[in-house]
Order: sequence, then structure tokens, then C-alpha cells
Amino acid sequence: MNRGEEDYIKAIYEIESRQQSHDVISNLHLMQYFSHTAQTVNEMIKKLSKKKLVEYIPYKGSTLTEDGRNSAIRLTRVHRIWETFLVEKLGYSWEEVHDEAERLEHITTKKMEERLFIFLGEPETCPHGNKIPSVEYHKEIKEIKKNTLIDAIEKKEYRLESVVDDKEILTYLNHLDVKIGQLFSVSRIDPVNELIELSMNNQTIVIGYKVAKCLFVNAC
Amino acid sequence: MNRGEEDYIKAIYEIESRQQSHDVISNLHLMQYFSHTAQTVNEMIKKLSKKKLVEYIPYKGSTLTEDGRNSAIRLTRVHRIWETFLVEKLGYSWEEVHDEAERLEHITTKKMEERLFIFLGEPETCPHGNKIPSVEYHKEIKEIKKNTLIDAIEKKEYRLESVVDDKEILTYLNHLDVKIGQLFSVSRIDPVNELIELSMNNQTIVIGYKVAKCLFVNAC
DNA sequence: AATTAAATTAAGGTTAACCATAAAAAAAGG
DNA sequence: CCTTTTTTTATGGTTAACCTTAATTTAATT
Repeated sequence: MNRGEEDYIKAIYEIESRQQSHDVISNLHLMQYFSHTAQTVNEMIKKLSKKKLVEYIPYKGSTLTEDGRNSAIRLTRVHRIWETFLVEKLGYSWEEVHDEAERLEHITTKKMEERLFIFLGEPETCPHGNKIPSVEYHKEIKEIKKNTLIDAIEKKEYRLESVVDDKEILTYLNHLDVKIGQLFSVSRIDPVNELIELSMNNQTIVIGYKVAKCLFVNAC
Repeated sequence: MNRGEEDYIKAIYEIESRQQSHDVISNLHLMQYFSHTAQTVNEMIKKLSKKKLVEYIPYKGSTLTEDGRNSAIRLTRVHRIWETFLVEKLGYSWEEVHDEAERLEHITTKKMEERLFIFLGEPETCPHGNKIPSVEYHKEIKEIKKNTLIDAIEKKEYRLESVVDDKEILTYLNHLDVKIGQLFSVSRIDPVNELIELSMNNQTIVIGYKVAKCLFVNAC
């Protein structure tokens, strides 16, 4: 698999995760994701299909085969390991690491992956709080359903578990001095204006639904 | 500059260093170095020439321009920083790091280079004993002429300063348990058979001229 | 200086990853 | 079920990095 193929496999996996479902991913999704033309996406998907990395039903979309899924998970693992390295060892901040890790992941050998993981002390999550998949992906327990702030209930207490790896949102959270593990309570939900009011550290902050969908939380 | 261009620039720099002269590097050299055809080398060199990274005299060869040389030095710096990381932090052995560093160097940003260098404690040499060029290449003192074991004198004492980054030779030195800093004396030179006999740690080892040319030493 | 050998360049081909335009096929909606 | 919209595919184009074969130019040798 080369860079382009890897990018496509990972994109399908990521779009899937975002939707929190295993629906087929349409070519349209990929067009938007990469800003590639229909033609380009179609060619790429047919190539991946020939290689048995995706199963493609024309006019419907693609799903990852077991091979494809394993590759995607392994890329995600490597990506998150590198992100951890950049933050913990090189002092990057969490919104800076995505692009660097994106390039590193494609040139990482099995040996580097293993050594780096051990060097980092076998971390469980990346700097954004996302789980680093284990080496034995296939034995992995199915992903636990994740709750975003959108599903939160008024007056309850929550803990921030993870954040979507999006530069804008990460930078915004820096501003608010919010980190993984932050405790807060939902003081008010305003569905008309699509806002959620949180209180934490003796102050109140207001978050729009768009951002709320990117924050994964657990009641506590 | 993309991967291919960077590889060519670095190759010219390396061939130059090996020859310990600033002679022009012929296309033939590059053909052998990359196992590319004359045509391919010619096209690449003309491209680099158009970009003012090399100065090319047809039927003679190429020299690096100041821009080209700076790029090559910066790539060498990054390469050696990564080699140091792999050996010191990830426990690689010195003959395993070349190819990994080769891929890492092309995706390393200025920021990563800086952070990694500091993280490693601003090392002066790579695991093979070669100097890591400073960030300010242009202010760099001209390379000190290096002496190989070929130039050694019988009965004198030497210290191993650095080794050419060649897998076969590095593995061979592992066998002999020879490391950078090793002290030894030249017990006998046999120019007929092109051999040099060394004594170290109460034992005698015999080295051919081919290997001797790859070992840089200083009298002590 | 003429011949031979070596090195370069020209011409044209391949593959991979992208693109645009337009035709065709399928899905969706009234 | 027929029309509109969406999605796919066919056709053909571009650029980059490689290739081969053959012609040309320069360098080396006698």
C-alpha cells in the first residue's frame, strides 16, 4: 500500500467512526473529505476494491474488508503513537501534531512502532484522549459507544474524555484552558440557539452544538 | 524540493564527501549511486540545474550551488539527528538506522528538527561518529580533513573516530566488538596483500584495505 | 588527426495520480 | 412510472519519475 491508498483506507475508517456506524461510505463522502473529483475517487476505490481492501457496491459505497480495517486501525495506532511522542517528548501542543503525525505514520515500520510504543511507556490514549488501538487489533473489543456533549443532560456532572482532532477546536479549547480530564457540569441547555452552558472552575462557558459534537464526555 | 530532488542533492554531497574533494560529480557517479539510467540522471540534473541547486557542465558533471549545499547539509543534519534518536532512545543498533532515517529525513519540519535536537541533548555526532552539522551551516568551519586507517603508520596508536554508514561494515564491526572510541595500535601493514593488522584488547585483528578506507581514525 | 570509446541527449514509452467534460446509469420523488 | 437529480463511468489530458533505443557529441587513444 502506498501513501494514497493508505490515506483512502484511513479516511473511510475515520468517516465511519465519526458517523458512529458501519454504514457504507459513499464516494461523495470521500470527494468531500479529500476535495478530489468523482473520477479520482472512483479510480481509487476501484483499485482498493481490486486489492480487496474495500468492498464496493456501485451507487452505494464502500465498506472496509477485514484486511482494510486492520490496515486502517494500524495506521490510527501509529498516528496516535506519534502524536503522543510529539506532545510528551518534544513539547508540541495538541493542535500542532496532526499534520506531523500524518506524514510520520506512512513511513513507520513495525519495528519503529513497537520500539516507540515501549519508549513512551505503552500509553493508552493520544493527546486528544482517543484510545490508541492495541497491536492485536483483531482481538480488540468492539468500540464502546462514545457520548458527546450533545447527549448531555442538564445539571449533571461530566468529565471530558476526548476531543476530535480538529485544529480549530483544539486551539479554541486552549483558549478556554480546557484539557482532557476536565470536570464540569451542564448548567443550561438552550436548544433554540443550539447552545450548552457549562460551569467549571467557578466560571461559566457557552458552547455551540457544533463544538459540543466534538467533545466526548462521560457522566461522573 | 521533493523526495527525488532531495535524494539527488544529498547524493552529490555524499559522493563529494567520500572523495574528500570538491570535484565535479559526473552523471556516471549518480547512475551508479542510484542504479538509474543515464537518461534519468540527465533529466534530474537538468531539473536541479534549472532550480539553481547544482551547477552542471555537460560532459563534465555537477557541483552544488550554495543553495544546494545548504539543503544537503540540512538533510545530513536531520538524517544524523534521527539516527541518534533511533539508537539512543529506541535502542536500535547502528547498522539498522540508515534506511529508517532516510525516510524520516524527508518529512521532517524545521520545528521537529529543532525540538528533536534539544530532546536528544544537542548531540555532536551520530551513532557512526560523524559530526552532526550545526543549524548554521553557512557559518560552519570547513570540514577538517579526515584520516582513514589507510593513512595510518605502523606501530602508532589510534582512536576510532567514525565509520562510513555502510550496513555490511557496521555489522562486521559488531562482530569484532569494535565501537566508536576504540583504541588500538597498528601492529603491521602488509601492502602486498592490502592488509592492516591491528592490536586491541589483547588481541590481533586483520583488516583489508577496503574496510580500512571506511574507518576514520586519529593518532593519540 | 583519425578512430574508438565513453558520456550525453533526443525521441518516445509506461505508470500513477490527479484533473475536466460529457455521456450513461441508477436512485429518488412526485 | 416517468422525470429529475445524483452518482458513476468513459474519454482524454497533464505532470512526474522512471524506462529503452538510437543518435550525437565529447574525450581518449593510437
